[in-house]
Amino acid sequence: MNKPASILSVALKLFVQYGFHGTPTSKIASEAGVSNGTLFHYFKTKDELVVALYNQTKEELNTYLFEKINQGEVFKDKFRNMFVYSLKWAVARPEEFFFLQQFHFSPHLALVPAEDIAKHSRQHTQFLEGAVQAGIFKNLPTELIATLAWSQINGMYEFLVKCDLCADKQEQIINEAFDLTWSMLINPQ
Amino acid sequence: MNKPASILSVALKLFVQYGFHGTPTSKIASEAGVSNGTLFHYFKTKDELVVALYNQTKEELNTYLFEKINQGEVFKDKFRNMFVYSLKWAVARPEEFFFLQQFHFSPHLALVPAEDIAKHSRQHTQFLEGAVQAGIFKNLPTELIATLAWSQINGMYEFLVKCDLCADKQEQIINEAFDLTWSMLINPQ
DNA sequence: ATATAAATTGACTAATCACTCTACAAAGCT
DNA sequence: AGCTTTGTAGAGTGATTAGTCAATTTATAT
Repeated sequence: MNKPASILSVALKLFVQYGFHGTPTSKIASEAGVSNGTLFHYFKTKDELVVALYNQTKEELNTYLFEKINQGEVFKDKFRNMFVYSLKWAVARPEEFFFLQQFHFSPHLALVPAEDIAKHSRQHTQFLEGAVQAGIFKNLPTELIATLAWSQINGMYEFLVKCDLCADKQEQIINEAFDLTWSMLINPQ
Repeated sequence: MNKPASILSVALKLFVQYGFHGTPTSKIASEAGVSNGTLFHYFKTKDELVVALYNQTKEELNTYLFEKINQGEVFKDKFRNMFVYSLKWAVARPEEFFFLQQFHFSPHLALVPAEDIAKHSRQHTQFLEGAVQAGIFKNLPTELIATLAWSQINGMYEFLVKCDLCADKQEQIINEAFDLTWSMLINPQ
C-alpha cells in the first residue's frame, strides 16, 4: 500500500468536492489513513501536493492518449482516436478530468513552470502540425486548430456529464460530434 | 462613489489573481478603500460576495448579448452576433470572462440555486431551439448544439488571449471561426 | 547483532482570517 | 431641533490550519 499514491488519490476527490482551500491537509491525511506528518514528509507544502497531482493526472491522460493515437493508421484515424478516447477517459474518470480544468482556472496554474505547460501543448500541436502542412486541415494557425478541437472535447464532456446517457447512446453521440468536428476542420476537396 | 460596487470590482480583480480563498476579505476592503466592517455590512458573508459577483457578471454579459442578438434580422445574423460579440466582450473584459469560468469550476457553483442556473441556460437554448425546429441546424439535441457553440467561444477566447493579435487580425480570425462553427452546425442543403 | 537511514506519528505553534461588536457619524424624517 | 435609521470604522475574537519537531518505529546495510 503506497502512501503518497493514496494521499494523491484522496486529495483529488476532496479537491473536486471542496476546492483546494476548502480542503485542509489534515483531512487529506486522515482520510488517506496517514498522519499529518507523513503527508508533509512526502510533499513539502500543500501547493507542491496540488501541483504533483496535476502533473500526475495530466501525464496519465497524455500517456493514455498518445497510446491510442498511435494505434491509428492514417491521420484521420489518429485524430478520431484522440477525440473519442479523450472523451472516453473523461467519462470514465470524471473527477480527474474535472480536476484538470479546475486547476487550469486556478492561480495554482502559475506554479507550474511555463516550460512544462509549453512542452505538453507542443506535443499536441506537433501532432496536428503535419496535417495542416499536408493540407488535410484548413490553412489556419495550428494553435487555433488545436484549441478548437480541444474545446469541442471540453464541451462534449460537459454535455455528457449533464445528460448521463446510456453507453450506446453516448458512443453514438461522440461519433456524431467527431464527424462534426472533422468536417469543420478539414479542407474541402 | 458606490461602495458595494467598488468592493465587487476590487474583489473581481483579486479573485482572478489570487483565487477565492487566496484573497482575504480584509484585502478586498482595504483596496476598495472601505473598512472591514463596511464590507460585511453590504455582504453578510464572503461566499455571498462571491455569488453576488457571479450573478452580476453573468447578468451583464447576458444583457449585453441579448441586446446584440436582437439587433440581427435573420437567424444567422443573430447567431453570428452572439458568437462575435461574446468574443468581443471576452476580449474587452478578460478578467470578467475568466472569472465566470473560474467560478464555474469551483465549489462555489453549488451555492447558486440550480433554478438560477437552469433559467440562464434555458434562455440560451430557447434562442437556438427555434433554429433546430426550423431545420436550420442539424437535427441534434439543442443542448448539444448550445454546448458545442459555447465551447467554441471558450476555445477562441483562450486562443485570442494567448496570441494577443492586433484588433484587425483578431476580428478576421473571429469571423473565420464563426464560419467554421456555422458550417459545422447547419443542415447541408 | 549493531548501526544507520528512512518512515511515521501526533501534539504543538504561529499565523491567518472570516466575522463580530461597539462606537461614532451622516442622512432622513417629523 | 430632536429622533431614528443607515453607513462606516477598526480593534478584537475565536476558530482554523499549514507546517514543525522531537520522539518512536520500521527497514536496510554491514
